[in-house]
Amino acid sequence: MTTKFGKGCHLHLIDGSAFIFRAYHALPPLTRKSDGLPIGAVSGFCNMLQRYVEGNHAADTPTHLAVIFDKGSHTFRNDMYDLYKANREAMPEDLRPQIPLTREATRAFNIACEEMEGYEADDIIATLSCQARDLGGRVTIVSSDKDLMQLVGDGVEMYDAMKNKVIDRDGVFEKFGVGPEGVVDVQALAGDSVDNVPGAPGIGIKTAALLINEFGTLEALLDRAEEIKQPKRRQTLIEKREQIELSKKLVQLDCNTPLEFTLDDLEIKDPDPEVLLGFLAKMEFRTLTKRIADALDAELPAIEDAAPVAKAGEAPAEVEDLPIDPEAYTCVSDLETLNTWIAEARHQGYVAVDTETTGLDNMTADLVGISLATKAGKACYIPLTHSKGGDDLFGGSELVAGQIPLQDALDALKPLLEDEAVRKIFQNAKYDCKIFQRYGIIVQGIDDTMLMSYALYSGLHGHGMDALSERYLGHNPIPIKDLIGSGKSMITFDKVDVEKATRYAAEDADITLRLWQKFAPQLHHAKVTRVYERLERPLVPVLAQMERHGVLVDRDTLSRMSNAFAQKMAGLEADIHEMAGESFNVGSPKQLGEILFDKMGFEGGKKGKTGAYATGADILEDLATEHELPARVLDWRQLSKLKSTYTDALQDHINKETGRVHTSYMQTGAATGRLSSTDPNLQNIPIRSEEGRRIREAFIAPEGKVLVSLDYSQIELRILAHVAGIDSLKQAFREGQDIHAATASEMFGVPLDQMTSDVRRQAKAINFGVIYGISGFGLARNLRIPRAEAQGFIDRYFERFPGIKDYMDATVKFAQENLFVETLFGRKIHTPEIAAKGPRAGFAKRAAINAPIQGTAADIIRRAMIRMPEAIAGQPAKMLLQVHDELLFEVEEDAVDQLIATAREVMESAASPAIHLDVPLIADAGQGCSWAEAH
DNA sequence: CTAGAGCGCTCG
DNA sequence: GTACGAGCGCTCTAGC
Repeated sequence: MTTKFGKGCHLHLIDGSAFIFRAYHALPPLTRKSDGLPIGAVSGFCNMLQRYVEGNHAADTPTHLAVIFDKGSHTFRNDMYDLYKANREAMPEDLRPQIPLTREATRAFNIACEEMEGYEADDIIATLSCQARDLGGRVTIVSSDKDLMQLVGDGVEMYDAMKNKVIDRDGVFEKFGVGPEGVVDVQALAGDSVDNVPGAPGIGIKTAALLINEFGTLEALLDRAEEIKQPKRRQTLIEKREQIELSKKLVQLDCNTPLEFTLDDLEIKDPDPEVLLGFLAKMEFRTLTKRIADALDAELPAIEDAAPVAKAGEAPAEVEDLPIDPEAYTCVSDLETLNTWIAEARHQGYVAVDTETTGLDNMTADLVGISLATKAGKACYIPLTHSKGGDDLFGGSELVAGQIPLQDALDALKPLLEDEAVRKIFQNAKYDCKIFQRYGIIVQGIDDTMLMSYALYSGLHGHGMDALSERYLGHNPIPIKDLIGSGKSMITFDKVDVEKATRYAAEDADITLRLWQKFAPQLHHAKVTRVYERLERPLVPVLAQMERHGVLVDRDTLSRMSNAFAQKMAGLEADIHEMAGESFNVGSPKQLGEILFDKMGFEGGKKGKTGAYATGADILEDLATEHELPARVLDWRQLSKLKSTYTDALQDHINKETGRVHTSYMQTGAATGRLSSTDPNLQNIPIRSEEGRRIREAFIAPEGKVLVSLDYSQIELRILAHVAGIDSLKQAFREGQDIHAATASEMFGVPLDQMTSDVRRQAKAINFGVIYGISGFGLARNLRIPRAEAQGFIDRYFERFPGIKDYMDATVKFAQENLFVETLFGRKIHTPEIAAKGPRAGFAKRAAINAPIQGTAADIIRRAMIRMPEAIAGQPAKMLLQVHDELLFEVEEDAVDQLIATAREVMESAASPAIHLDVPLIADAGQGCSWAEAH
């Protein structure tokens, strides 16, 4: 038999018993929730193992690793001396059942787990150490047991995991006063009361070391005992010679244990996530399971909440459905009371928090008050800056009495809000976190009921608090309208009566807490914990930061464009009126329809519920071949759109203080996992038309910086090629081919070098059509070809790529059976409409086909965004915007290349390690002074 | 006067 | 009756 183990290998041997006892004594007597089984030592043992394999230690990284256990209580030493270890205390009752579990734990980690009947763990360790050393390898013994110190020497060291210290020759010398080769002799003389090794009475370690150093070896000492000057010591050595020689045999470790395995069997192997997480979940180790699932990037297994008692920071398993009573809330008006609430939150490990402000724009809104909830029904409101009715016209407003000074309250709350160990529960955490950040508080340790609802129920309903409260708590919250009114007479929250505000604000915190108690256990059952914890929650601070940065927009550029558009529009309008023979509102589809179809007599039909003529671009384009008027209307509409939505409205969104535009990203807006952007929407800035594209010239970088854009190339088609398993498409992507041309070539048999732009255009339309859940009708309309011809294309496409058809059919079937579909990362998108009859079923089918593709792409860019801040930390660069498959950065001029390299790497590797794609992800980069140049 | 539906257009 | 996913400005109407 040949052995691979040799030079360059590094064997680590963990003393299992030492780990177990250390774990047992270090932790309180924990029990498994579901049945009360003691598991404290197992828990500690697993934690120590995990920390060790993570490499979180001072010793070198192992290539081979084993945990060595004792087996049975009778060993060959008992045959020599029946009192050996007779003084050992009996094992504690609650530790005994945990011993086999530590073996199971070791195997679950996929670490070699070794023991031998009749031998101590120390003998196995000794044997392995000798073997490894003889083969030229190195050994680290993970233990601080002094009995093992005799093994230290060339290539063999010990490692004290507790003190994170390596013990080498010097370390041994410190302990015994002799080198490792003298340890056995010293121990034989000094004896060991714990193991009941007799040794020489009256001689301790210090004396023993002195003697061994003087005589060299124990044998020499015993032979020349007569020479000892001290009479008592001389007598002992002579009289107790036999006992000392026995002691030496007892402490001498056996390097020739007949092992039934080889060093090669100890090679490090990765754990099987399913086995390991399964074991940890069985033990009900919540924190550790989560940590290891994170480390392995694996799905978190469900752990039943068996007992009603909650651990700190975890939701109670059983929620009391107390009625919601706004009169029961308290108003906190002094610091002492506030401190009792803070103490309760700390004691519990979680607290629901809500802020009240003067407006919805969190860049400018000021804090008015804060509400907290610690238990269902137990909530308070802390008014801070409520003021009397008078406004600034009368020389400023006066604060209402009975409020804690703002700064005092914030100083008291800051440590709580910034303590990661106390869970702060929000409904829409991004808003409140941004408010707090403006007051110098960086909230850590958040949960967000809105995001929980989104992870659980995306596609089923909205995730606003009112909807969630009604649906899951059967309670309609007090409408904000009742407090601040609406429309022109709307007031700001600081003018609201404090008692009314208390009922409203504390209720919001109470509801948030109750929703959290409902949702938290559901995440596990729905298997979306990982989606929530890895794709939703960590995105909150990233988006908050992007929104705070904002993007610089040049008002003058927009203003000049606006004027130019206005002039052109006026000219067009005059032309249109003249052609129509009367003056009318060109912006009114209703009036336009009447002019076109009633007065001018064009062919066309009524449409929709209102009975108005349809005058969409497609219809006007058809009419434009016959008459100038519809063509002019199309031009007018384009300019009108650009002016009203972009050059005009955008100016109103430029922040007075920053000169920048701060959009707001909605994380729960799109059912597929995409973000949406509002106030203003920066995800639909024109680019397709030359004229519209110029709007992007107004998005600029400040002096000395440039804008950098990176966008994923064809990410959805790549995902389709992967999920449907289309070899030819995957191959085309791997070779970096033009995918639409490749599709056309495959479909129509045209060689790539003879491809015409028209054939390619048709293939491109089909490719996109497939992603959208293709239909002959839709493709016909898009390509403006007869429906039968379009259907022919589709048929041929499915013939060439049968895997696509299979994927579509399988996805629809899955949706019909489960009423949801999933992305590759486990995001669930519910599709209840799939069960509907009639045309609605068609919509639902196409949506079901599209959702996993669009959603997987959305998940990938989310992962990139979550990793990005850390990846570019230290670079003079900021991530500003996300447009579904594009990220826009603002970077100092001389750092552009570095930023592109880093961001590209993050984006292109964003799918791994959670999933492996059969196609590469490619991000294209551009840069320039404006967004027009960068994209 | 205000809220909301409908239309049409912008983006990926 | 139809491509998938979004947001917003404008017009028009219903209803206070």
